[in-house]
Amino acid sequence: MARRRRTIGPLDLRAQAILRAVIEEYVTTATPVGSQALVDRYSLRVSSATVRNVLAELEMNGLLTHPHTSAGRIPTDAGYRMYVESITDVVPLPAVEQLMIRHQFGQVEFASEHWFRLAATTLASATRAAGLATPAKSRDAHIRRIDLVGINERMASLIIVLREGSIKQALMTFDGDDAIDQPTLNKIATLLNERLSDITAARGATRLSSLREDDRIEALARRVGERVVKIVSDYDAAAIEEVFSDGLLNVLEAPEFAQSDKLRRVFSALENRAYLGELVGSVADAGRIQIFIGHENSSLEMQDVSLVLAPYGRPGRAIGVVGVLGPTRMLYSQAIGTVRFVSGLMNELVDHLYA
Amino acid sequence: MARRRRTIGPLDLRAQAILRAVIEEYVTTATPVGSQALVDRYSLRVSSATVRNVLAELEMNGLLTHPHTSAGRIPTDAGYRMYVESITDVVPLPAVEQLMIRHQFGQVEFASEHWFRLAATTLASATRAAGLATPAKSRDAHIRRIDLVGINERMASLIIVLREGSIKQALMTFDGDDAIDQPTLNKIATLLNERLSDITAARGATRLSSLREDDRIEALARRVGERVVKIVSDYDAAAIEEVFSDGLLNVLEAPEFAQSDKLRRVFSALENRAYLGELVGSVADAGRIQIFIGHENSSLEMQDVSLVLAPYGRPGRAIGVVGVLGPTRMLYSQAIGTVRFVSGLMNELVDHLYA
DNA sequence: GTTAGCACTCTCAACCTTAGAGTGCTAACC
DNA sequence: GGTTAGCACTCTAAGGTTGAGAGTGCTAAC
Repeated sequence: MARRRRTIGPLDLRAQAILRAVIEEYVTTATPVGSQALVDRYSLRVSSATVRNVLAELEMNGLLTHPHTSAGRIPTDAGYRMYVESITDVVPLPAVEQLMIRHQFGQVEFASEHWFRLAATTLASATRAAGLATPAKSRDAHIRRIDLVGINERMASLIIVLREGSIKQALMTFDGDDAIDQPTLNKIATLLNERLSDITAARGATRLSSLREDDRIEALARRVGERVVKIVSDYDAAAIEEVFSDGLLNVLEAPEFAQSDKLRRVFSALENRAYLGELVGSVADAGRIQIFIGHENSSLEMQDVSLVLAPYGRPGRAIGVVGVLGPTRMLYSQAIGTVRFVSGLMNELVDHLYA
Repeated sequence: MARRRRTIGPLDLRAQAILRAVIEEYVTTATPVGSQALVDRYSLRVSSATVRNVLAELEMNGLLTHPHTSAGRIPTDAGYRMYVESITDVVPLPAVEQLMIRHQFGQVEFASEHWFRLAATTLASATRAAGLATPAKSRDAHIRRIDLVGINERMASLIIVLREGSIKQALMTFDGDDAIDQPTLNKIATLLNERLSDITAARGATRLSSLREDDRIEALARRVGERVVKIVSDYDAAAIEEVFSDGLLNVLEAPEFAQSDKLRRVFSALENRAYLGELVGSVADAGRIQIFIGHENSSLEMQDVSLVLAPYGRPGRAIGVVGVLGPTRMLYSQAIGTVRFVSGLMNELVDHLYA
């Protein structure tokens, strides 16, 4: 079978160049690439027959396939993988685009809440794929401040500010015989802030034990404190809170999703928050840009799409993820460059907060 | 042309019954309905020929159409409209489902933040269409409490609690020569709470003028206060903050969206937050359940779908909207029943807050 | 007013057919 | 040895044809 093939190992330079050419051609045209088209459009300095031999070789190595006998070649996921690995010189985002993006971030309300959404939107429009982003989240959240705002005699809004800047909110009800008023709530909040400020949920739990049960305020503070600890540790336990996405239509418009069943599959992939959360978590752990191509995804609906994800934030403190999701036929080099840039920008912003 | 037609005005009972039958048959089968099928499946006590005459009459009135000569009838948007208007006895949600939904609402963390999301999810699974919901939002928000939490010497997190319970957050930077610490921030917050508590943004603006510029704390408070007023009035100005949706896949799975271009159109309809926000606003104004069928929507992408929307909340205070979005071929009576129930449930929950 | 009967129309799926694209192989060439 | 021209071969995609089936509208009889 292994006709004329030299080695099974690393490809020679010409084969690599042809693989690149096939991928770059296919990425832009979305149609199988024939030997003649390669010779015409890329200065390969050999004839189409030679190219055909190389293509056959690449196919035998599992880097390309045939949709059918008389069609051109299309890259396999393994082909894309090899291509991506070979990109040593990532194309940085053009300076003009860099400026535009910086400008957009300057426009937005200076609140970390908005940044990650903007990151997703920006990535979507810059790469013409779907942009993804999660808010920065710390592994062991520190409670920064606790606040109680009365609603009526039986209810209050409990507000917890975490060190990383995010806010948790819950409703507390005070049933039974003790109606509460704002002064009482203030006393409770003061007690709790003394005990829980700038510590983690785990340590907070032990600190609450010093509150006496026979004093009304302290007993109430204990109840509220326990709720606080529960909310914060629940938040800690959640791997990723929320994956915000934008520009899904960009992906759905790709011609490979012309059949509606494929389209639906991609759509459910985009909706598959559980798997996305999982990936995002693993990227946060890895601490560097990661690429998941087609079948490399364990999730079934994801097998037609690729993801380029990068973490941002401060390792010890709070980490989030930004990235793009597109068809496997994706402009990887551009996507990588853009994701790199945006994650770098987000790093700057977070650094600013912790400066 | 007007062969055999008795009146152009209201339909006689038989015609109404046949219109109902066509709609109910078409809603379940999604295929054009022929005269024979109607006779077979509905006890019409007349022959298919008679039914054909009535169908022709209904078509002349613009309530039904023909996809082509030899196909059965399908309802027009006007047909659906007449059908919907004729539903006087809305099917209430079955008691079992009512219980299940109440149970779900009991399970969720007691925070208004979660309710509207749950409402959308619940509506989606109960109607097998897309569920929509917005958080309750007041027209002229009252500031309830202002809080400043220091991040570093130059930055603080500004937290505004509104009377309706929602929270706005922003980052404040203190540039120039004045570094700030938490005691300073507390003083500023106290000053602002004295002046801005329980009033609207508009009135808040005037209250700030009494702050002196020559006192450092008061000058800072003024800056922060102005920011507060801006944030709250921006929030006021926004018609609807956020439309949460769930179960979009339910809609995309409908057979009428088998062609991928239609599917895409529906998808962009679902993403068309601007138009959704507009509708939601008009429902909030109308104060009662409203139905938008196909072409009744001015938005182009929406012409294949229908919406059933109902407001919830307290007219003077805070209003939100819940509802469903599905294909025009939708189980209207069931949808109306379910939306009614859920909006009623949300009313109960909001009432509880203001009790 | 209702109905049986029937000619008519249109779609949908299945089946051909053909043009074109691109291959793999062979034999000649450098 | 690698490279190339040439050519038979294969497969798809698009267009055209056909026949079955569904459902209609009309007419004439009840």
